[in-house]
Amino acid sequence: VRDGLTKRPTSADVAREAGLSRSTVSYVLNDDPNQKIPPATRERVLVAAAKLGYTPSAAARALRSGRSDVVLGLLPDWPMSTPLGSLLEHLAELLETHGLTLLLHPRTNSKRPVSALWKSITPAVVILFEQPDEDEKAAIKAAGAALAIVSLTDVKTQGNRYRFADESLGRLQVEHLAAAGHRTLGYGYPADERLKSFAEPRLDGTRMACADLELETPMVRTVPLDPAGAEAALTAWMSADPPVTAVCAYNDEIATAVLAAAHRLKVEVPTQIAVIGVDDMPTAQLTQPPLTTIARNFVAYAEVITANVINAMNGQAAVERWPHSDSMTLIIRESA
Amino acid sequence: VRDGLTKRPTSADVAREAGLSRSTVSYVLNDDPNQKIPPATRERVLVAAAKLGYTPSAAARALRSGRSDVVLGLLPDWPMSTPLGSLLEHLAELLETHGLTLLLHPRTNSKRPVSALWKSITPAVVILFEQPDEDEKAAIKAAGAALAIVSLTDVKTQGNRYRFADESLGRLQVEHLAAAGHRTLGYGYPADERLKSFAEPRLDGTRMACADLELETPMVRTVPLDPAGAEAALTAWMSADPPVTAVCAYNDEIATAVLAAAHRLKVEVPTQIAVIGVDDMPTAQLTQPPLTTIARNFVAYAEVITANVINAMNGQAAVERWPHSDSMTLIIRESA
DNA sequence: CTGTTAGCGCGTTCAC
DNA sequence: GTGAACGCGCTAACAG
Repeated sequence: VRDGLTKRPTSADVAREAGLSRSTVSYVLNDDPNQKIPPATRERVLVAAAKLGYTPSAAARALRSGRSDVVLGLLPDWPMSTPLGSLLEHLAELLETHGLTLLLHPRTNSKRPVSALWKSITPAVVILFEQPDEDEKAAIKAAGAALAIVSLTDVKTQGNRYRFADESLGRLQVEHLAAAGHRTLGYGYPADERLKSFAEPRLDGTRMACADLELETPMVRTVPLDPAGAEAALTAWMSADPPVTAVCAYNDEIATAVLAAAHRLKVEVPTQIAVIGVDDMPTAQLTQPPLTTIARNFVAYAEVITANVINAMNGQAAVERWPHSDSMTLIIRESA
Repeated sequence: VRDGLTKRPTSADVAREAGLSRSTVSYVLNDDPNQKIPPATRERVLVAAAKLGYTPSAAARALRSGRSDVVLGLLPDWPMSTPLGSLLEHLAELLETHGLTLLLHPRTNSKRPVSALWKSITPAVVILFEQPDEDEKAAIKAAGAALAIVSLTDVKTQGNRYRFADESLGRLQVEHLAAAGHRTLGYGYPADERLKSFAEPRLDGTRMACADLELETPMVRTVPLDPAGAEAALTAWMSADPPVTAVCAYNDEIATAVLAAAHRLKVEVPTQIAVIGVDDMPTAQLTQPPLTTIARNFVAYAEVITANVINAMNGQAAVERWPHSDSMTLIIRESA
């Protein structure tokens, strides 16, 4: 199977085959409205193109127009997850609606600068999911691409950037627990360094909600995803004065760790300690008791990113609105 | 912030700035070994390029060479997961070693043909993770890209394609359980249709291992990720004659569901029923008892895919060897 | 009206 | 060290 060696037909080949000029071929194939090509000629071109299996060269087209319809998404060093995958899928679909193609590049750990990428592709827009350093910014600008910085978290910087209020997640958690009568809260912080940029705004959200509701600020403990570490965190919460009665977990994994620790330490859930997570991951309903958690509507997220990409292409600033609690769903499960 | 409007410098700009010809600029920037450029001239070029922030245009380069260094990975409609993300990350890193750039396109559900992609990009190689239909194959060939079909599962077809033996996962599970004295096994099959192409070879692996060890073929039950459904599966296993004493789960999620069902039905693990999963997902050590599972070495997987991509580029057939049990690690956790 | 010629865009490379 | 041509598709200006 040696597909690599067959040379692909060019528009000149099609022209020759049809006995016409390259211009005519181009006009027909692009349905140029400024030209009137008689149906007979038109047909000749189409037949020839089909016969040769002609596909226009992306390289030549991009070279001529100076602009490709590629949106390049640079994936940061985040652990991949089902929700993130779902977001990217929706995003690809939405961008396609606008005639744009989403291509993702997994961030490698190599020290080679990202700019190596611009040698390979001329994207119309680059989506960065994190704050870039100045070098990176310069490289993108040099490549002529519009820059869209999409922060999925809530960094407090300004610019052509879009903010997703992870704070709202923390707020929702606190509001739910407070409504259930809890007054002393804990926060289960992830041990994975890479999650810091998500964890901070969520934690901030719980702090602000606590302030609004006149509760003590939550007692933060890092919860490793191993039994011993989680037990230590739980012990700290239970032995505080007054003891913590409910924990906002960074996500469902952390929440699962807290539940496991509770089980081993014979702490009753939710009577002695309540737990709420984020993500509604597949196994969330399989814990003892089933996990109360918050699911997000990633279609809404994708819509905002798309709007931002379009704006960036037109040299406009980032859009103002962003998904809030209205795109998040609290999922309350009955304790078994 | 209107970055989109600044026009990027070309090699002609650099030549003008340095007071030299475009040829010289090209020779210097590419370190052409067939040319002898005096250090002084060389320096002039480099300074000018740096001053203008010159980056060569990918489009022009691709147009000229007829080859881009992009490897396009078409992601099928799989649920994204941490292990899959890890594989893709390793793959990107390895391909970069060979001067290739991995770009991923999330498969959208739109009926628009994949060929729309060729308008945006001319990849050197396309990685398909599934068997393509004939139209798709033709489109890729027409675009001049080499075709590498990488099956992460174990479809029984021949061609320029690489097979990953998911069968080995099933085999390892059975061998472990048999070594622990189990004679009657069950298989926990996923409810998600998209996982079928992974589940089938794994199940086949357990069947073959059972045959080799002269055990009954495993009793297959679909295990939904909800408590009730999982309980039904477990009940079926327990009430079989003779009763199933150990379950090979498709992955750790399924295994977790079985454990949860066991807990609710007061079935003791692992004495009454043993469970083994696949993936070593983060929460695997948080179940009651901690999950025995199989972790995979995705670097080994990435290496094979890379070798295959290189081969496809050179018009050669797929490589023969593939990761087996030697790239899989059995993780046995003590029952609490 | 119909269809052609000519030249652009950008980096690479041969021949002088 | 340079001029010129090439690879491929698009399109303004022009000729039949």
